[in-house]
Amino acid sequence: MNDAPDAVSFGLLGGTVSYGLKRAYLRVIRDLEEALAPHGLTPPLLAALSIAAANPGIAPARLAAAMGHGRSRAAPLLDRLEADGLLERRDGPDRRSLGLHATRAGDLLLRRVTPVLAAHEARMTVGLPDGARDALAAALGTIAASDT
Amino acid sequence: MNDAPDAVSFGLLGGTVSYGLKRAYLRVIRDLEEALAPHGLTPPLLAALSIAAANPGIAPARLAAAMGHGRSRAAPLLDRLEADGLLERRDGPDRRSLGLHATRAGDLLLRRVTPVLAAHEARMTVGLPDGARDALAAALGTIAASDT
DNA sequence: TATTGTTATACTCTATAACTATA
DNA sequence: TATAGTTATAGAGTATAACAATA
Repeated sequence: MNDAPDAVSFGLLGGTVSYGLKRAYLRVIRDLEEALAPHGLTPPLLAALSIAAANPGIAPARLAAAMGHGRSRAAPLLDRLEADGLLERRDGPDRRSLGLHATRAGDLLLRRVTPVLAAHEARMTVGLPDGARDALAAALGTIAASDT
Repeated sequence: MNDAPDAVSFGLLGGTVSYGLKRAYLRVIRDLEEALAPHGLTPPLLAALSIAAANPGIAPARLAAAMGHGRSRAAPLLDRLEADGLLERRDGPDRRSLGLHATRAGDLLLRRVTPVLAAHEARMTVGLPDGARDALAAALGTIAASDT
C-alpha cells in the first residue's frame, strides 16, 4: 500500500465532495467523449437528443432548463442535431413556440448508442463496492435537483 | 408528491452516474465560482494554490497531473497566481525544473477562504442523508483515482 | 409588457503541437 | 534523445445581453 513514490496532497480540497466531483467529472466526460465520438455525438448532443426523444414535443427552453442551462444554449445543439437529421423542430402550441421531435434516425442512433453508454457506465463504476453505485446515483441526483 | 406540472424525462441518461455527475458538477461549480469571486479566485486557481501550498516545492507538471491535466495547463494558472503575489516559482532540483511555493499572502488567502469552502461544501450536501456525504466523497475519489 | 427562440459576443476551460533550455 | 516549462493555437462549453416575432 505504498506504490506512489510521493503522493500529492490536495490541501484544503482533500476529501471534499466539491473537488471530488470535479475530478470524477473530468474522468467521466473524457471517457464518454471518446466512447461517443465514433457515433458522431458529444456528451451534450447525446443529452439533448435523449431528452428530446423521451419528451416528444418538448420546447427548446424546457430542454435547456432540464440540462441545467439557459435558453440560448439550446440553439446550437439543436442546429447540429437537426443538420444531422436526428431531430426536428416542428410547430408548437404557440406560433412562437416549437416542439422538438427525434426523427427515426435519431431514435435508431439512440438505440445503437445504448450499449455504448452502458459500457461507459460500467467502466466508470467498476471500482465501487456493492450497492455504492445506486447510492452514488441517488446522491448526485439530490445535489443536482437542489438547484434552485 | 406532484408539484412539477410536467416532469422531464432524461431518457437513456436517467439514473446514470455519468449524467448525474454532469448535472451535480454544473451546480457545484457555479456555486463555488460565486463563493470564490469576492476573493479573486476561481475554482481552478484555488485548486492550484491549495495543492501548491500543501506540497511545497512541487513541480508544475506534477501539480497539473494532480489536477488531472497536462503540463501546459499549469502555466496560465501559475502566471495568474504569481501575478497576484500568492505563489512563487523558485528554482527546483534541476536547472530545468521549478519548485512552487505559496507565499505568505497565498497562505493567508487560503486561511481566509477555508470557511467559505466549508460553507459551500455544506450547501452542496445539505440534502444528503446521514453518512451519505462521506460515502459520496469516497465513491468520487474511487472514480477519479481510477484514471489510468 | 412578457415570453420564445435566436443571434452576437466574450470568456473560461481544455487539448495538441511546437519551441527553448536543460539533462 | 528525453524531459521541463512554456507558448501558440484552436475548439468546445457556458453566460450575458440584445433582437425579432408573438402573446
